[in-house]
Amino acid sequence: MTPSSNVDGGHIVLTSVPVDVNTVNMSRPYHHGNLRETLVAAGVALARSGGPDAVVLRAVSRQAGVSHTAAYRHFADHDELLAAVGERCMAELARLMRERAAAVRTRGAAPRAWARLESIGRAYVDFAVTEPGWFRTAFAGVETHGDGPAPEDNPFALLSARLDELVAVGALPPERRPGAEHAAWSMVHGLSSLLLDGPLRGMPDAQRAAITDTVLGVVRRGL
Amino acid sequence: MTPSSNVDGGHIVLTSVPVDVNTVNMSRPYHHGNLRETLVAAGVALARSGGPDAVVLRAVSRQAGVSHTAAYRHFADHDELLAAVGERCMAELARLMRERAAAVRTRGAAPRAWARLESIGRAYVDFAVTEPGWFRTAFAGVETHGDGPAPEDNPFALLSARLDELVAVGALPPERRPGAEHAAWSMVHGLSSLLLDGPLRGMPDAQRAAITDTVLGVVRRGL
DNA sequence: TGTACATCAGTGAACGCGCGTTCACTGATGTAC
DNA sequence: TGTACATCAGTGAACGCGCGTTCACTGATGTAC
Repeated sequence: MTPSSNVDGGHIVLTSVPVDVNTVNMSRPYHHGNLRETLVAAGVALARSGGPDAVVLRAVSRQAGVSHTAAYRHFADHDELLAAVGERCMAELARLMRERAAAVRTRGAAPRAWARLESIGRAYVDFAVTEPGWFRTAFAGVETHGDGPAPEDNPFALLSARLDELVAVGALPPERRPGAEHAAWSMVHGLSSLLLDGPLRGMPDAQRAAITDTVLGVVRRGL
Repeated sequence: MTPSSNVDGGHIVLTSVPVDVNTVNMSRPYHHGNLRETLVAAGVALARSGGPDAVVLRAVSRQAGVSHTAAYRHFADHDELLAAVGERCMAELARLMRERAAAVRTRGAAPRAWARLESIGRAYVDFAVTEPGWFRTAFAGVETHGDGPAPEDNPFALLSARLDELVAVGALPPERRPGAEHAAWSMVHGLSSLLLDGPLRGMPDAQRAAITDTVLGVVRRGL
């Protein structure tokens, strides 16, 4: 466990959106060609600063440079648009977690497995604090869709994989494995929520880092 | 630690609101006499089923049987009304926690201290699941007010008191005490959020109880 | 005990706003023959 | 290669809604003398 990885280390880039939102004023054909993607990207941009409440159908269409009724060619209603935006935000969170886990250089199978688990936990909290709009939007969707995201875009699946790794290298007794993902996720999610909307809101960086260390330590010891 | 306290054991009553909302159609004097309280109570009633979004200034006034502009005699704006309602919801959560802790009958100082900690954690999760509207409203307020709630209405203070008790009876090493309240609160708050808005939403009661047991066990072991 | 008057706590009309959604439409594209 | 036609993907006007807030007002209350 590194004593304190840089909290702002991984800058967050929206890699998964292929269409630039800034094409708004460019002359474009009547048939857009990729309007669904453009709308989702515009929604993600609005969600970044304003959270889920900013993902307003008319505002999104405006941002995309298109009449607001055009959105109905691609989404049944506002909820479906919001769900698509939320899914993208969730994927962005997963992306940061993967990136941080991949950057772990710790030597030795067991220490590395622990370091990876810690790195994705820290990534989770960092994402919530540095991108609160995206974080809130990721959990605001109605999510009645059956499939769910692909494993690599699913924070829960990433966490489960790390816990499986801990068991595989012998760092975690198998009898501790069941339910461990719920406990670990609850901890980082709860810490994130308290930092955003609870009594820990607006905490200075240093203090937040210290609390995060303590909390992650409790998880590790508890597993 | 009791193996599984009844999840629906403590029924939740809004004891702290003195004015009955159902006085709406009663003849009443022009000067209401207690309109602020009545408005907050109406807001709490609306929040119960609809969450913070249901605490709409006009709807609250309607529910209280008063013109919607009357609210401005008691609250500067909508945010202030919502904050007052949220504070009441938070106090209601605290009330359930106190009630459950008081009901613990475990013998022996250390086991009792642990049982009390567990009981308030379970109360927290139960409250979130059985009263999601209140739970969400409790954390929706803008909360720029300086004082904060009285200790007995403050879940965080109640939690800290339980941890202090653990140290006092020698059940928790003093060096584990700093930051413990953040970890414990993060855990139950995160579990609550995941059960409401996350991947654990709509889980059957039995499964939810099992997960709660596991999660509380991890906290206890981690401390 | 009565009266003038300031203050308090309500009322109701009005403002401006932005929203989600529907509708009939039109311009662009693709396909069959 | 050309043409008719179905389909797709946009447009713009309109609907109804409910919101937070302001304003001039009025009824009720309390207090000084």
